[in-house]
Amino acid sequence: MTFRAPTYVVLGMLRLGVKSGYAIKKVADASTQFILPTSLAQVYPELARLEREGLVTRREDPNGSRKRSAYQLTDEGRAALLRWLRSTRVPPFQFRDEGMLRLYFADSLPREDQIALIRRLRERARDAKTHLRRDILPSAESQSPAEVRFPVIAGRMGADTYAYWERWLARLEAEMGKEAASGHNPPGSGA
Amino acid sequence: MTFRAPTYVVLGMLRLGVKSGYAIKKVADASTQFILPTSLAQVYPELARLEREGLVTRREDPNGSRKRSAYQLTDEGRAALLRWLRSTRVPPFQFRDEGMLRLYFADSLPREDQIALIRRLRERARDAKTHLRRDILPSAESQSPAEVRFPVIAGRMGADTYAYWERWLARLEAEMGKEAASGHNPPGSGA
DNA sequence: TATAGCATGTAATTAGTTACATGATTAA
DNA sequence: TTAATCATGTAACTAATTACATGCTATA
Repeated sequence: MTFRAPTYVVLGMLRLGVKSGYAIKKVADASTQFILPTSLAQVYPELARLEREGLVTRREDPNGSRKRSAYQLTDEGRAALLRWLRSTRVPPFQFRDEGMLRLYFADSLPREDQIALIRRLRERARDAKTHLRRDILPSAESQSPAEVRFPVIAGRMGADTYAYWERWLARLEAEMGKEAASGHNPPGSGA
Repeated sequence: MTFRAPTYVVLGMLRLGVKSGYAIKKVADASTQFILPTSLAQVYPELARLEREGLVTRREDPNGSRKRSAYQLTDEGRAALLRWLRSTRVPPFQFRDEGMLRLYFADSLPREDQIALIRRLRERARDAKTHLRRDILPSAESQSPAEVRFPVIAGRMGADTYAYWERWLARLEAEMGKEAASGHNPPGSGA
Protein backbone atom coordinates (compact mmCIF):
# COMPACT_ATOMS: atom_id res chain seq x y z
CA MET A 1 0.00 0.00 0.00
CA THR A 2 1.47 3.27 -1.16
CA PHE A 3 0.10 6.66 -0.19
CA ARG A 4 0.25 9.98 -1.96
CA ALA A 5 -0.74 13.47 -0.95
CA PRO A 6 -4.48 13.06 -1.83
CA THR A 7 -4.61 10.13 0.62
CA TYR A 8 -3.54 12.46 3.41
CA VAL A 9 -6.03 15.12 2.42
CA VAL A 10 -8.72 12.49 3.09
CA LEU A 11 -7.14 11.22 6.32
CA GLY A 12 -6.49 14.77 7.51
CA MET A 13 -10.03 15.90 6.83
CA LEU A 14 -11.44 12.90 8.69
CA ARG A 15 -9.10 13.77 11.56
CA LEU A 16 -10.62 17.28 11.59
CA GLY A 17 -14.05 15.70 11.97
CA VAL A 18 -15.31 15.87 8.39
CA LYS A 19 -17.35 12.72 7.79
CA SER A 20 -18.65 12.12 4.25
CA GLY A 21 -16.89 12.05 0.89
CA TYR A 22 -19.02 14.90 -0.37
CA ALA A 23 -18.22 16.98 2.71
CA ILE A 24 -14.48 16.30 2.34
CA LYS A 25 -14.63 17.66 -1.21
CA LYS A 26 -16.62 20.71 -0.06
CA VAL A 27 -14.32 21.56 2.84
CA ALA A 28 -11.24 20.95 0.67
CA ASP A 29 -12.60 23.37 -1.94
CA ALA A 30 -12.78 26.03 0.75
CA SER A 31 -9.39 25.30 2.29
CA THR A 32 -6.71 22.88 1.02
CA GLN A 33 -7.74 23.73 -2.56
CA PHE A 34 -5.06 26.43 -2.70
CA ILE A 35 -2.41 23.86 -1.80
CA LEU A 36 -3.67 20.76 -3.61
CA PRO A 37 -6.89 20.57 -5.64
CA THR A 38 -9.06 17.57 -4.83
CA SER A 39 -11.74 15.96 -6.98
CA LEU A 40 -14.62 13.67 -6.05
CA ALA A 41 -13.26 11.05 -8.44
CA GLN A 42 -10.25 10.89 -6.13
CA VAL A 43 -12.10 11.05 -2.82
CA TYR A 44 -14.61 8.22 -3.23
CA PRO A 45 -12.19 5.53 -4.49
CA GLU A 46 -9.69 6.67 -1.86
CA LEU A 47 -12.23 6.24 0.95
CA ALA A 48 -13.13 2.76 -0.36
CA ARG A 49 -9.46 1.83 -0.47
CA LEU A 50 -8.74 3.19 3.00
CA GLU A 51 -11.66 1.14 4.32
CA ARG A 52 -10.35 -2.02 2.65
CA GLU A 53 -6.98 -1.41 4.27
CA GLY A 54 -8.44 -0.76 7.69
CA LEU A 55 -7.46 2.90 8.09
CA VAL A 56 -11.06 4.09 8.22
CA THR A 57 -14.42 2.60 9.14
CA ARG A 58 -17.70 3.35 7.43
CA ARG A 59 -21.21 3.51 8.86
CA GLU A 60 -24.59 4.43 7.43
CA ASP A 61 -25.48 7.99 8.31
CA PRO A 62 -28.67 8.89 6.42
CA ASN A 63 -29.66 12.55 6.29
CA GLY A 64 -33.42 12.19 6.62
CA SER A 65 -34.30 9.66 3.95
CA ARG A 66 -31.26 10.58 1.84
CA LYS A 67 -28.57 8.00 2.35
CA ARG A 68 -25.08 9.01 3.35
CA SER A 69 -21.91 7.33 4.61
CA ALA A 70 -19.97 8.57 7.62
CA TYR A 71 -16.32 7.63 7.84
CA GLN A 72 -13.96 7.83 10.76
CA LEU A 73 -10.31 7.06 11.35
CA THR A 74 -9.23 3.84 13.02
CA ASP A 75 -6.22 3.79 15.35
CA GLU A 76 -4.22 2.59 12.38
CA GLY A 77 -5.51 5.49 10.28
CA ARG A 78 -4.54 8.01 12.95
CA ALA A 79 -1.11 6.38 13.20
CA ALA A 80 -0.63 6.57 9.41
CA LEU A 81 -1.47 10.28 9.44
CA LEU A 82 1.00 10.91 12.27
CA ARG A 83 3.72 8.92 10.52
CA TRP A 84 3.27 11.06 7.42
CA LEU A 85 3.30 14.31 9.41
CA ARG A 86 6.48 13.22 11.19
CA SER A 87 8.25 11.83 8.14
CA THR A 88 11.54 13.58 7.55
CA ARG A 89 11.37 12.89 3.82
CA VAL A 90 9.98 16.15 2.46
CA PRO A 91 9.73 16.27 -1.35
CA PRO A 92 11.47 19.23 -3.03
CA PHE A 93 9.62 22.49 -3.66
CA GLN A 94 8.56 23.15 -7.22
CA PHE A 95 6.33 25.92 -8.46
CA ARG A 96 4.60 24.05 -11.29
CA ASP A 97 3.28 27.37 -12.41
CA GLU A 98 2.56 28.26 -16.00
CA GLY A 99 2.73 31.98 -15.23
CA MET A 100 6.28 31.73 -13.91
CA LEU A 101 7.19 29.62 -16.94
CA ARG A 102 5.96 32.44 -19.17
CA LEU A 103 8.15 34.84 -17.26
CA TYR A 104 11.12 32.54 -17.87
CA PHE A 105 10.57 32.65 -21.65
CA ALA A 106 9.49 36.30 -21.84
CA ASP A 107 12.61 37.40 -23.74
CA SER A 108 10.82 36.52 -27.00
CA LEU A 109 8.29 39.31 -26.40
CA PRO A 110 8.67 42.99 -27.27
CA ARG A 111 9.26 45.21 -24.23
CA GLU A 112 5.66 46.39 -24.06
CA ASP A 113 4.27 42.86 -23.91
CA GLN A 114 6.86 41.86 -21.31
CA ILE A 115 5.53 44.59 -19.05
CA ALA A 116 1.94 43.51 -19.77
CA LEU A 117 2.81 39.92 -18.82
CA ILE A 118 4.38 41.03 -15.54
CA ARG A 119 1.30 43.15 -14.81
CA ARG A 120 -1.00 40.18 -15.38
CA LEU A 121 1.09 38.02 -13.04
CA ARG A 122 1.01 40.76 -10.41
CA GLU A 123 -2.76 41.11 -10.71
CA ARG A 124 -3.18 37.38 -10.39
CA ALA A 125 -1.06 37.38 -7.23
CA ARG A 126 -3.15 40.26 -5.86
CA ASP A 127 -6.40 38.42 -6.65
CA ALA A 128 -5.17 35.19 -5.08
CA LYS A 129 -4.09 37.09 -1.95
CA THR A 130 -7.46 38.84 -1.71
CA HIS A 131 -9.34 35.60 -2.26
CA LEU A 132 -7.42 33.83 0.51
CA ARG A 133 -7.74 36.73 2.97
CA ARG A 134 -11.37 37.50 2.26
CA ASP A 135 -12.96 34.14 1.40
CA ILE A 136 -10.79 31.40 2.86
CA LEU A 137 -9.17 32.67 6.05
CA PRO A 138 -12.26 34.14 7.78
CA SER A 139 -14.22 30.90 7.41
CA ALA A 140 -11.21 28.89 8.63
CA GLU A 141 -10.87 31.18 11.64
CA SER A 142 -14.52 31.07 12.61
CA GLN A 143 -15.38 27.47 11.74
CA SER A 144 -12.54 25.60 13.38
CA PRO A 145 -12.38 25.10 17.14
CA ALA A 146 -9.77 27.01 19.13
CA GLU A 147 -7.32 24.11 19.33
CA VAL A 148 -7.16 23.86 15.53
CA ARG A 149 -4.75 26.56 14.43
CA PHE A 150 -2.73 25.20 11.52
CA PRO A 151 -5.31 25.57 8.76
CA VAL A 152 -5.21 29.30 9.50
CA ILE A 153 -1.39 29.30 9.70
CA ALA A 154 -1.10 27.54 6.32
CA GLY A 155 -3.66 29.94 4.82
CA ARG A 156 -1.66 32.92 6.10
CA MET A 157 1.51 31.50 4.64
CA GLY A 158 -0.25 31.24 1.28
CA ALA A 159 -1.74 34.73 1.47
CA ASP A 160 1.55 36.28 2.60
CA THR A 161 3.36 34.53 -0.25
CA TYR A 162 0.92 36.00 -2.78
CA ALA A 163 1.39 39.42 -1.16
CA TYR A 164 5.15 38.98 -1.46
CA TRP A 165 4.85 38.10 -5.14
CA GLU A 166 2.62 41.13 -5.70
CA ARG A 167 5.31 43.42 -4.26
CA TRP A 168 8.10 41.60 -6.09
CA LEU A 169 6.34 41.86 -9.46
CA ALA A 170 5.35 45.49 -8.85
CA ARG A 171 9.02 46.33 -8.34
CA LEU A 172 10.01 44.45 -11.51
CA GLU A 173 7.22 46.18 -13.44
CA ALA A 174 8.41 49.58 -12.24
CA GLU A 175 12.02 48.84 -13.21
CA MET A 176 11.01 47.66 -16.67
CA GLY A 177 8.81 50.72 -17.15
CA LYS A 178 11.63 53.07 -16.14
CA GLU A 179 14.04 51.44 -18.60
CA ALA A 180 11.47 51.77 -21.39
CA ALA A 181 10.82 55.45 -20.56
CA SER A 182 14.54 56.32 -20.52
CA GLY A 183 14.83 54.83 -24.00
CA HIS A 184 17.20 52.14 -22.78
CA ASN A 185 16.53 49.21 -25.08
CA PRO A 186 19.10 46.43 -24.92
CA PRO A 187 20.07 45.11 -28.37
CA GLY A 188 18.29 41.99 -29.49
CA SER A 189 15.24 42.54 -27.31
CA GLY A 190 11.82 42.25 -28.89
CA ALA A 191 10.16 39.53 -30.99
CA MET B 1 -4.15 20.36 -31.36
CA THR B 2 -4.04 21.25 -27.69
CA PHE B 3 -0.94 22.48 -25.92
CA ARG B 4 0.08 22.23 -22.30
CA ALA B 5 2.95 23.70 -20.34
CA PRO B 6 5.52 20.98 -21.34
CA THR B 7 4.88 21.91 -24.99
CA TYR B 8 6.01 25.45 -24.27
CA VAL B 9 9.08 24.29 -22.39
CA VAL B 10 10.13 22.61 -25.65
CA LEU B 11 9.17 25.56 -27.87
CA GLY B 12 10.79 28.03 -25.47
CA MET B 13 14.03 26.07 -25.28
CA LEU B 14 14.21 25.86 -29.07
CA ARG B 15 13.63 29.62 -29.18
CA LEU B 16 16.62 30.05 -26.86
CA GLY B 17 18.72 28.12 -29.36
CA VAL B 18 18.75 24.67 -27.73
CA LYS B 19 18.65 22.13 -30.53
CA SER B 20 18.34 18.46 -29.57
CA GLY B 21 15.88 16.62 -27.35
CA TYR B 22 18.67 15.50 -25.07
CA ALA B 23 19.98 19.06 -24.77
CA ILE B 24 16.48 20.39 -23.97
CA LYS B 25 16.24 17.94 -21.10
CA LYS B 26 19.72 18.87 -19.86
CA VAL B 27 19.16 22.61 -20.00
CA ALA B 28 15.69 22.22 -18.42
CA ASP B 29 17.25 20.25 -15.54
CA ALA B 30 19.54 23.20 -14.86
CA SER B 31 16.87 25.88 -15.22
CA THR B 32 13.11 25.41 -15.69
CA GLN B 33 13.31 22.33 -13.47
CA PHE B 34 12.44 24.43 -10.42
CA ILE B 35 9.27 25.64 -12.14
CA LEU B 36 8.20 22.53 -14.05
CA PRO B 37 10.10 19.23 -14.12
CA THR B 38 10.59 17.78 -17.58
CA SER B 39 11.33 14.17 -18.55
CA LEU B 40 12.80 12.71 -21.72
CA ALA B 41 9.66 10.62 -22.15
CA GLN B 42 7.82 13.91 -22.57
CA VAL B 43 10.40 15.69 -24.74
CA TYR B 44 10.88 13.18 -27.56
CA PRO B 45 7.20 12.47 -28.31
CA GLU B 46 6.51 16.22 -28.01
CA LEU B 47 9.21 17.05 -30.59
CA ALA B 48 7.78 14.41 -32.95
CA ARG B 49 4.31 15.83 -32.52
CA LEU B 50 5.43 19.44 -33.03
CA GLU B 51 7.18 18.35 -36.24
CA ARG B 52 4.00 16.61 -37.49
CA GLU B 53 2.07 19.81 -36.83
CA GLY B 54 4.60 22.03 -38.53
CA LEU B 55 5.76 24.06 -35.51
CA VAL B 56 9.32 22.75 -35.73
CA THR B 57 11.58 21.30 -38.43
CA ARG B 58 14.10 18.56 -37.93
CA ARG B 59 17.44 18.00 -39.62
CA GLU B 60 20.22 15.48 -39.17
CA ASP B 61 23.01 16.92 -37.07
CA PRO B 62 25.47 14.10 -36.33
CA ASN B 63 28.08 14.70 -33.66
CA GLY B 64 31.06 12.98 -35.26
CA SER B 65 29.69 9.57 -36.12
CA ARG B 66 27.08 9.70 -33.36
CA LYS B 67 23.74 10.58 -34.85
CA ARG B 68 21.72 13.49 -33.53
CA SER B 69 18.68 15.52 -34.55
CA ALA B 70 18.63 19.32 -34.56
CA TYR B 71 15.25 21.00 -34.31
CA GLN B 72 14.33 24.59 -34.95
CA LEU B 73 11.15 26.62 -34.76
CA THR B 74 9.14 27.42 -37.89
CA ASP B 75 7.38 30.79 -38.21
CA GLU B 76 4.27 29.00 -37.01
CA GLY B 77 6.16 27.65 -34.01
CA ARG B 78 7.44 31.12 -33.08
CA ALA B 79 3.92 32.49 -33.48
CA ALA B 80 2.48 29.78 -31.22
CA LEU B 81 5.05 30.61 -28.52
CA LEU B 82 4.22 34.33 -28.76
CA ARG B 83 0.47 33.64 -28.60
CA TRP B 84 1.00 31.64 -25.42
CA LEU B 85 3.22 34.31 -23.84
CA ARG B 86 0.63 37.00 -24.67
CA SER B 87 -2.43 34.99 -23.67
CA THR B 88 -4.38 36.75 -20.94
CA ARG B 89 -5.73 33.46 -19.61
CA VAL B 90 -3.37 32.76 -16.73
CA PRO B 91 -4.23 29.62 -14.73
CA PRO B 92 -4.66 30.13 -10.96
CA PHE B 93 -1.71 29.77 -8.61
CA GLN B 94 -1.60 26.61 -6.54
CA PHE B 95 1.23 25.42 -4.39
CA ARG B 96 0.85 21.66 -4.94
CA ASP B 97 3.24 21.19 -2.10
CA GLU B 98 3.16 18.26 0.27
CA GLY B 99 5.13 20.18 2.90
CA MET B 100 2.54 22.94 3.08
CA LEU B 101 -0.17 20.28 3.25
CA ARG B 102 1.56 18.80 6.28
CA LEU B 103 1.58 22.23 7.88
CA TYR B 104 -2.17 22.48 7.26
CA PHE B 105 -2.82 19.23 9.14
CA ALA B 106 -0.17 19.73 11.84
CA ASP B 107 -2.72 20.16 14.64
CA SER B 108 -2.70 16.37 15.11
CA LEU B 109 0.93 16.49 16.26
CA PRO B 110 2.22 17.19 19.77
CA ARG B 111 3.80 20.64 20.12
CA GLU B 112 7.36 19.36 19.90
CA ASP B 113 6.74 17.61 16.57
CA GLN B 114 4.93 20.65 15.21
CA ILE B 115 8.07 22.70 15.80
CA ALA B 116 10.20 19.94 14.23
CA LEU B 117 7.98 19.97 11.13
CA ILE B 118 8.28 23.74 10.79
CA ARG B 119 12.05 23.46 11.17
CA ARG B 120 12.24 20.85 8.39
CA LEU B 121 10.18 23.06 6.09
CA ARG B 122 12.42 26.03 6.88
CA GLU B 123 15.55 24.01 6.18
CA ARG B 124 14.10 22.82 2.89
CA ALA B 125 13.35 26.42 1.89
CA ARG B 126 16.90 27.40 2.86
CA ASP B 127 18.37 24.53 0.80
CA ALA B 128 16.22 25.34 -2.23
CA LYS B 129 17.25 29.01 -1.99
CA THR B 130 20.93 28.08 -1.75
CA HIS B 131 20.65 25.62 -4.62
CA LEU B 132 19.06 28.23 -6.90
CA ARG B 133 21.50 30.99 -5.95
CA ARG B 134 24.62 28.83 -6.07
CA ASP B 135 23.96 26.25 -8.79
CA ILE B 136 21.25 27.60 -11.09
CA LEU B 137 21.56 31.40 -11.22
CA PRO B 138 25.31 31.69 -11.89
CA SER B 139 25.15 29.37 -14.90
CA ALA B 140 22.08 31.19 -16.21
CA GLU B 141 23.88 34.52 -15.83
CA SER B 142 27.05 33.42 -17.55
CA GLN B 143 25.68 31.13 -20.23
CA SER B 144 22.93 33.25 -21.72
CA PRO B 145 23.68 36.17 -24.03
CA ALA B 146 23.13 39.71 -22.74
CA GLU B 147 19.75 40.14 -24.41
CA VAL B 148 18.36 37.08 -22.60
CA ARG B 149 17.44 38.31 -19.12
CA PHE B 150 14.24 36.55 -18.09
CA PRO B 151 15.68 33.17 -17.15
CA VAL B 152 17.70 35.04 -14.52
CA ILE B 153 14.68 37.12 -13.46
CA ALA B 154 12.53 33.99 -13.02
CA GLY B 155 15.36 32.30 -11.12
CA ARG B 156 15.64 35.30 -8.79
CA MET B 157 11.90 35.26 -8.20
CA GLY B 158 12.19 31.61 -7.20
CA ALA B 159 15.21 32.15 -4.96
CA ASP B 160 13.67 35.23 -3.31
CA THR B 161 10.47 33.28 -2.67
CA TYR B 162 12.41 30.52 -0.92
CA ALA B 163 14.23 33.16 1.10
CA TYR B 164 10.89 34.69 2.06
CA TRP B 165 9.58 31.29 3.19
CA GLU B 166 12.73 30.73 5.20
CA ARG B 167 12.15 34.00 7.11
CA TRP B 168 8.42 33.34 7.45
CA LEU B 169 8.96 29.86 8.86
CA ALA B 170 11.77 31.03 11.16
CA ARG B 171 9.37 33.57 12.66
CA LEU B 172 6.67 30.91 13.11
CA GLU B 173 9.22 28.55 14.66
CA ALA B 174 10.31 31.22 17.13
CA GLU B 175 6.74 32.03 18.12
CA MET B 176 5.90 28.37 18.68
CA GLY B 177 9.08 27.89 20.69
CA LYS B 178 8.30 30.89 22.89
CA GLU B 179 4.78 29.61 23.60
CA ALA B 180 6.18 26.22 24.54
CA ALA B 181 8.83 27.75 26.81
CA SER B 182 6.31 29.98 28.62
CA GLY B 183 4.24 26.89 29.34
CA HIS B 184 1.37 28.18 27.28
CA ASN B 185 -0.26 25.04 25.95
CA PRO B 186 -3.70 25.54 24.41
CA PRO B 187 -6.19 22.84 25.48
CA GLY B 188 -6.66 20.01 23.02
CA SER B 189 -3.23 20.32 21.45
CA GLY B 190 -1.13 17.22 21.07
CA ALA B 191 -1.76 13.88 19.39
C1' DT C 1 -42.06 23.36 -10.79
C1' DA C 2 -37.63 23.86 -11.64
C1' DT C 3 -33.11 25.01 -10.07
C1' DA C 4 -29.49 24.46 -6.83
C1' DG C 5 -27.38 21.68 -3.66
C1' DC C 6 -26.73 17.04 -1.32
C1' DA C 7 -24.83 12.57 -2.10
C1' DT C 8 -22.32 8.65 -4.37
C1' DG C 9 -20.22 6.58 -7.55
C1' DT C 10 -18.00 4.86 -12.51
C1' DA C 11 -15.99 5.50 -17.22
C1' DA C 12 -13.16 7.60 -20.29
C1' DT C 13 -9.57 10.40 -21.16
C1' DT C 14 -5.40 12.88 -20.48
C1' DA C 15 -1.05 13.57 -18.21
C1' DG C 16 3.07 12.21 -16.22
C1' DT C 17 6.70 9.07 -14.37
C1' DT C 18 9.64 5.14 -14.27
C1' DA C 19 11.61 1.46 -16.39
C1' DC C 20 13.41 -0.65 -20.34
C1' DA C 21 16.28 -0.98 -24.50
C1' DT C 22 20.05 0.30 -27.46
C1' DG C 23 24.36 2.05 -28.95
C1' DA C 24 28.18 5.48 -29.59
C1' DT C 25 31.91 8.40 -27.47
C1' DT C 26 34.88 10.36 -24.02
C1' DA C 27 37.46 10.70 -19.92
C1' DA C 28 39.35 8.49 -15.76
C1' DT D 1 38.70 -1.08 -19.59
C1' DT D 2 35.05 0.66 -17.44
C1' DA D 3 32.21 4.26 -15.97
C1' DA D 4 30.02 8.44 -17.28
C1' DT D 5 27.89 11.02 -20.69
C1' DC D 6 25.73 11.68 -25.21
C1' DA D 7 21.70 10.45 -27.76
C1' DT D 8 17.02 8.55 -28.98
C1' DG D 9 13.29 6.34 -28.31
C1' DT D 10 9.22 2.92 -26.45
C1' DA D 11 6.50 0.33 -22.93
C1' DA D 12 4.35 0.00 -18.80
C1' DC D 13 2.54 1.99 -15.14
C1' DT D 14 0.67 5.51 -12.02
C1' DA D 15 -1.90 9.67 -11.30
C1' DA D 16 -5.33 12.98 -12.16
C1' DT D 17 -9.14 15.29 -14.57
C1' DT D 18 -13.48 15.50 -16.94
C1' DA D 19 -17.54 13.57 -18.21
C1' DC D 20 -21.25 10.63 -17.33
C1' DA D 21 -25.03 8.66 -14.57
C1' DT D 22 -28.34 8.57 -10.89
C1' DG D 23 -31.53 10.13 -7.47
C1' DC D 24 -33.03 12.71 -3.44
C1' DT D 25 -34.32 17.28 -0.93
C1' DA D 26 -34.85 22.02 0.00
C1' DT D 27 -35.81 26.50 -1.68
C1' DA D 28 -37.12 30.18 -4.80
